Amino acid sequence: MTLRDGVPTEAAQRHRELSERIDEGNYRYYVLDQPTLTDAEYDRMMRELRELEERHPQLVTPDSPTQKVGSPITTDFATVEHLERMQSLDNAMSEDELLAWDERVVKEVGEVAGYLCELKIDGLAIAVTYEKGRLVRGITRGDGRTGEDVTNNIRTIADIPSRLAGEGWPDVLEVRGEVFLPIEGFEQVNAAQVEAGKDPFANPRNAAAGSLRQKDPRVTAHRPLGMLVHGFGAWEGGTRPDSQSGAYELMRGWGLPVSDRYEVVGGLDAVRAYVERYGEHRHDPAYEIDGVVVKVDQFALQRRLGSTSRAPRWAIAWKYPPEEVNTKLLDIKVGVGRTGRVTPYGVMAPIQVAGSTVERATLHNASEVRRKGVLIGDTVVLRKAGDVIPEIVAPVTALRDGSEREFEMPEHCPECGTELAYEKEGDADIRCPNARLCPAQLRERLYFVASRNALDIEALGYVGATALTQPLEPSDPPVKNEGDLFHLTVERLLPIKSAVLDAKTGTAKTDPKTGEPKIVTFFANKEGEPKKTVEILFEELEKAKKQPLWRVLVALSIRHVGPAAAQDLARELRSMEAIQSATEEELAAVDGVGPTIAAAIRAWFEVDWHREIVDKWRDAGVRMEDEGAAGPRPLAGVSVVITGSLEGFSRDSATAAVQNLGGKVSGSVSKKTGFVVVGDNPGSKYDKAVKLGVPVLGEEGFRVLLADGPDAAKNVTLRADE
DNA sequence: GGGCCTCGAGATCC
DNA sequence: CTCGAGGCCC
Repeated sequence: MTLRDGVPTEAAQRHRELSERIDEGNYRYYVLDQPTLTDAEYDRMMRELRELEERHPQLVTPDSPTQKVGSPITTDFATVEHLERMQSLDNAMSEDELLAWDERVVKEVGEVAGYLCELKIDGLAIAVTYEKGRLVRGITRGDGRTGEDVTNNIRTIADIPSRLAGEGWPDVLEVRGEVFLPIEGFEQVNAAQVEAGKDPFANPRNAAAGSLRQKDPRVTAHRPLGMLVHGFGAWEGGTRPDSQSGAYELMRGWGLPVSDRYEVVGGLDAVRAYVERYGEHRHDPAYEIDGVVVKVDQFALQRRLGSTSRAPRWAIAWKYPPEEVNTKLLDIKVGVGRTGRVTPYGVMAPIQVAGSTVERATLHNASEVRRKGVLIGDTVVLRKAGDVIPEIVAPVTALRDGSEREFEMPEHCPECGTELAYEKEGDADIRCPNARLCPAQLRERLYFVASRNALDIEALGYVGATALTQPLEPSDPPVKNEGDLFHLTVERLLPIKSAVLDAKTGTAKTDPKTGEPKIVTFFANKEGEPKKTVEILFEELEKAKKQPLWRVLVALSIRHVGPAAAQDLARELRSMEAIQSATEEELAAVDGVGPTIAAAIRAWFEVDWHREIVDKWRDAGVRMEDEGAAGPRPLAGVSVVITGSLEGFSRDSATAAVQNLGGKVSGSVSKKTGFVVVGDNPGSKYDKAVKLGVPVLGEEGFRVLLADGPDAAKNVTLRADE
């Protein structure tokens, strides 16, 4: 008898088998309302499982069915990492932009034989992972790197098989697709909502999003959600197809839902025809679409085109022109952002457009207001750009009656009264220069520190940031700037009183009876004890201290330093210390960092109270260097150009590999280039390397470069005649 | 920017 | 049960 942890393997195997069948039975019973086991069968299996566990207590794990009987199946929304990054798509809003995309593609890889056109469904992107053909996880898109685990809700979607059919599927397959509610299903669900005395949903997309975020999968199961595949992430094992359409057909064969409306066409004209056809027949599909996605079909070409920090270069989303409506511009107000920028925004009579009610829209800056020529009191044309962000297009001048008035940019900060100023001649944005003390900037910066793009501190939102930086009581705020965030104590939090803010407008609410402003103790309950949020806040702060350096950098609100630049800086310089002490030239030498960013960083560190923020965070234990900060950098000062497609690397992973060793990846070959790495289908860069006498590496040589450094790599270069 | 869900806290009902 | 706050989707 074979033993594992003292348990016979047959027993362990039987235990696994029973657990699986019981879990499946529970799921069908509780969630799908379609029991497949009789009560007797269920009881018998449960009894056998208990007996097994009595004999072998090692088998009792928290996820054993014996441990969770009676507890309903729920979705826990845990944050999990995607196997591969989920990128978004660049948009083309006009013929010109579509043409420009095509030209760039052709310039990089030559004429493209196949463009895959598909409908862009207005739903939510998800990643569904199959291991050995079994559905193991469903994750929302999230920020592209991590998303929320919605597996139990995904399992209720009829289109999504729990096991792959056929054979030949990879060991691990991460299917990407769009979850949506078909129009008919939407109407059905809304009828049911109204029947049940609940408000109907505003539009199918939001209804689908809400359905996926149900804690109880039984609710999700009653929403007729659909799904259509639009790609894949991880693909481990099995035979990899060589094109997008090839992948689709394989996946279709495995029982995955693939649209039959996609087409591979031969050139830009045919792409235009596809776009036009569905523009005219937009309502033919059973679901809402907001555009067309065009992809370079061949994977070899996709790899050569690579991606920018946010989107692949081998795909583009054509967006159909947005719906436009008229409404009244009631007022133009201004807000102050985290960098002091003063932004005018329009307040309009609420109006339905593209599935939601709109009453506010940013106007960006004073010259934008002038350029559009809108007056307060105008009837304006409104649309949602990309069907998301409301945009005032233009005034309807014919409807003016003379009562309209021009908007005037305030001369003083609406929150701190400081005189506003342009930083440089010709700036579009006017700013409040009082960065250190302006309450609006403090609040906005603190809110930003906690945001998903920066340190991602859950439990600290807009209202919390307001309460910490400008409480009604005490007069001495616990957070005078973001430096204080990690030195908070419960004692400082308890006395805080803050106004209740309207979620929509951010203005203080008043008690409808007395007319007095509503005031609450934000962190203490009635008894004066800490609310649950306090505990969560401190846990989140501890987590935030462990965030990677680039997130800390982003959180500092240095002008021009967003996630992309911060990651470049962190990768190359690896510690706050190094970034702080680098000269402007050294900063500008970082791949992805130009003179503007370099100057902004230097200027930021010149300011005493800025450096104090960093010091305070460091004292509190916030991470100030990335792992491997002291690691070897054998490629420091070496610039590498990668061309053609490599077998074992994606464009991104090859780039990351070079950068992690301190090297620089550049797009064009020059005399200063250290190495040119060529894969299959190398372009003109290979010829240029030969002409300039730059060492050329094949994939094997590239591996030598990464493993053994530049000197070793020089011995394995390809000769020009190879 | 707006719509949705969840959760905690407090009010309200019985 | 209702409301406020936060998070997440596009």
